[in-house]
Amino acid sequence: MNHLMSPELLHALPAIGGMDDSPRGRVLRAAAYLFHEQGYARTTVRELAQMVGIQSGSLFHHFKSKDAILCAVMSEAIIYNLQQMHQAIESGATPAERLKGLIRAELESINGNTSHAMAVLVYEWNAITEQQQVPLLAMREEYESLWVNVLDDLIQEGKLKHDAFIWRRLISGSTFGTALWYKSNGRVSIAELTEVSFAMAMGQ
Amino acid sequence: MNHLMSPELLHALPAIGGMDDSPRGRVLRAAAYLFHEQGYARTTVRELAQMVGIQSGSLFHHFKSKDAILCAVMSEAIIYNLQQMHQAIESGATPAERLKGLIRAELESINGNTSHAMAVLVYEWNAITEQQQVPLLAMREEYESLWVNVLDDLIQEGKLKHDAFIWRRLISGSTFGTALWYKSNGRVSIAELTEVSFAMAMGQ
Amino acid sequence: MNHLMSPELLHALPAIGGMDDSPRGRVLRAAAYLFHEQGYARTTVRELAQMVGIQSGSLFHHFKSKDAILCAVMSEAIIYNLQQMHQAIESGATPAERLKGLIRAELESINGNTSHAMAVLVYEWNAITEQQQVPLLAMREEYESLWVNVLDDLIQEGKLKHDAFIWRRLISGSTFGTALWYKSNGRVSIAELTEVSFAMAMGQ
Amino acid sequence: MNHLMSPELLHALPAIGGMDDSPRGRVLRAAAYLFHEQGYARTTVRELAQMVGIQSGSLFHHFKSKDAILCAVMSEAIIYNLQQMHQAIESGATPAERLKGLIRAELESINGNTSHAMAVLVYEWNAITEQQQVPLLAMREEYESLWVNVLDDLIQEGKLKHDAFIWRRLISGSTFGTALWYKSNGRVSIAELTEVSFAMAMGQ
DNA sequence: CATGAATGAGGCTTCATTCAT
DNA sequence: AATGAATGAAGCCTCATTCAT
Repeated sequence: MNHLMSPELLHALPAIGGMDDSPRGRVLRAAAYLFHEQGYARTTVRELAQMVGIQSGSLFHHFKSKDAILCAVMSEAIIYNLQQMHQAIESGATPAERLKGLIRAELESINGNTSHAMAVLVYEWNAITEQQQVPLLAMREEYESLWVNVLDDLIQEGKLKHDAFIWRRLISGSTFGTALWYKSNGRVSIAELTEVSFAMAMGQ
Repeated sequence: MNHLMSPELLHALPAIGGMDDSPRGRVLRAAAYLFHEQGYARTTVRELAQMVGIQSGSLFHHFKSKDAILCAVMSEAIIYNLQQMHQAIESGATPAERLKGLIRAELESINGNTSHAMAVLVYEWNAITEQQQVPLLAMREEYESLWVNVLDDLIQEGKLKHDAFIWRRLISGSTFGTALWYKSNGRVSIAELTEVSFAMAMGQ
Repeated sequence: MNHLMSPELLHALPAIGGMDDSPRGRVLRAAAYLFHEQGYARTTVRELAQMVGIQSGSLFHHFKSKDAILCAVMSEAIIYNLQQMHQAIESGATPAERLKGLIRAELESINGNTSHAMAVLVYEWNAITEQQQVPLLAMREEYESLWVNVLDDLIQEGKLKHDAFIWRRLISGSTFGTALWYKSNGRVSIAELTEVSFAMAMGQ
Repeated sequence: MNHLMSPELLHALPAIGGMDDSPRGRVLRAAAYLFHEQGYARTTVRELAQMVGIQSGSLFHHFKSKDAILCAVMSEAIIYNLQQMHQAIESGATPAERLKGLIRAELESINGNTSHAMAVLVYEWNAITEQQQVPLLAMREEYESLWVNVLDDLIQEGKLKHDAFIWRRLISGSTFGTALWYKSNGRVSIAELTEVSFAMAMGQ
């Protein structure tokens, strides 16, 4: 699997949020990619360092441990996408528009620039300790409350008949599930996917 | 995390399919549980052996390697649940009934007796080599074709307007996603969940 | 320093107390020798394993960590020598005889079969945590109380004029100090050394 | 153990001999303290630099290596204390007075301002190479000859009956041993300790 | 079949030292 | 002189797997 670790590949990875072109940012980009592609446990710090183009010992100038790198990847993912969700809500005039905006934003976060980091957030959640989960859980709650607020609005408008919590969980599942099959260069665009997903959510 | 590994806990785990009370079956039951709870890479063969109540060296009389145990868990999961899907289809008179049957069966496979093995199948898919994936992929294709056939029937009846492939993927995502939040002893029953999920699938 | 680590050398090391010819005992013998000769921090587990004639990983079947090996060496040293002190006291009819017996026993423990382990006990005391020191300190207190009791008897007999605590500390220092210069194959025997040391202690 | 490394603590450390307030001197003061408190091997150059108030890389503008710092600490200790011994001898009119002067001076060197450096000299002797020991050994021989000369004088006066070499080693042991138990702010003063130690040496 | 001691490759991490700025 | 990021060798330890009993 040496092909996964060339420093060249690193430049093709998106540099969003704190994953800029600083040494720390480069480590996080490579980590998000490798932890997603190979899994956290199966990725060695040497592979990670090789992809960044430094020696393995140098990683520990930027992060205290391999664990800390995983936490930072997750943190960057959730911070960045929380911003995206806020923007999505602000740009929608009606609850229905806001819901569609959230769906599109979440689909983009999962299949777009932050796909690796988001996958790591979901798949490697149990690789971090409960203590490390605390700050992330706080942000996740804020993230989820955005959704539930919009769904509650729709229910009051009579456009949704089901329990907001269950409904959100089912939508969430179908959206996050796209990570397992959606190809960004395939025949379906994010825009189309958003339409279908929105239709399913609204019962159309 | 020693509480995860007591031999007593093993007896509480469901013995379905090939996970019977033979030595091999006990290993698979324990493996499904531990690989789900801790992850495959973070579970040691010693922990596994301890839960089964044998020494770690003895595991290798029943399985060639730790890898082989993981493959067997996945195989049992998919074989067993393929049978469940066939039964679900046979017991439905109309396409809509058959869809609801599939949804219920899949929700049960994910949250019921086979929950651990199913989670392992999804989460640890990349832990096995492509060669090891081949036989499982064949069964998965059969599994998926059952769904697409039913959805195609519904489309021909005019009851569904969207692409069967995408539709199935979105339903699949919301169903598998329940593994992350559904509590079998919570306030929502599988039956109710089936209703909501079916409603969402049918656009109601 | 490869000459320090041949398995042959191991057989020449004394096998007292728990340092018998079991795998565990061989590790302790080699550890006492190397930790004394090179220092604990400068001795690698590979060197230790090489001297025992096993692989470095195998060490950890017998001891949880390098730390634990150090603690075990210290523990063996103190347990064994506590026994020796008890014997020395029992075989003396008068306080003066008992004092001489203690001095001889301590000189032998420091320069005889347990010399390496005793040196480790003194030199590497700060390499173990305070928690690890607790059980050893308890034994050390018993050890020291044997001395103080005898000195108190001598003071009551009028044969000693000074504070028992300070006196014991000074004797102790001169005795333990022999580790730095006494050669067991030199011109002075332990018996002679005992006489001189006893003379100094009694002010003769 | 961060409390061991504050730059404030450095100012409380005695500045004797070459350990003045130059950059080099500050490093040596901190090194003597940390090497004694934690051991040479367990003290990192980062800790040392932190206590001095500089960056670790800057240490190497003043010393070629960590080794060189250790050697310099030892050298300062022995040079300074050799002077003290010469002074002690000069201020004694009789051999007995000179012996008492030596004992007092040595007790002060071990428990007074040079305590850290002296402890390092004893405890870390084996951490330096034989080549590095050479210049120190030369000074040590001079140091010891001062003692033996005085003891020889006492023997000729008939005030001492034992072998000067052994006698010196035993006294030396009891004196150096005070490092392990003597508290400079405890109930015993150096003056009193000198009396007891002198009494023991003279057989009184 | 079961045991459990032993293996040995490989993982994460530390740390003295260097060097461009 | 000072900095501090980077190095890279080396350290401790883990763990799937083997095999003599």
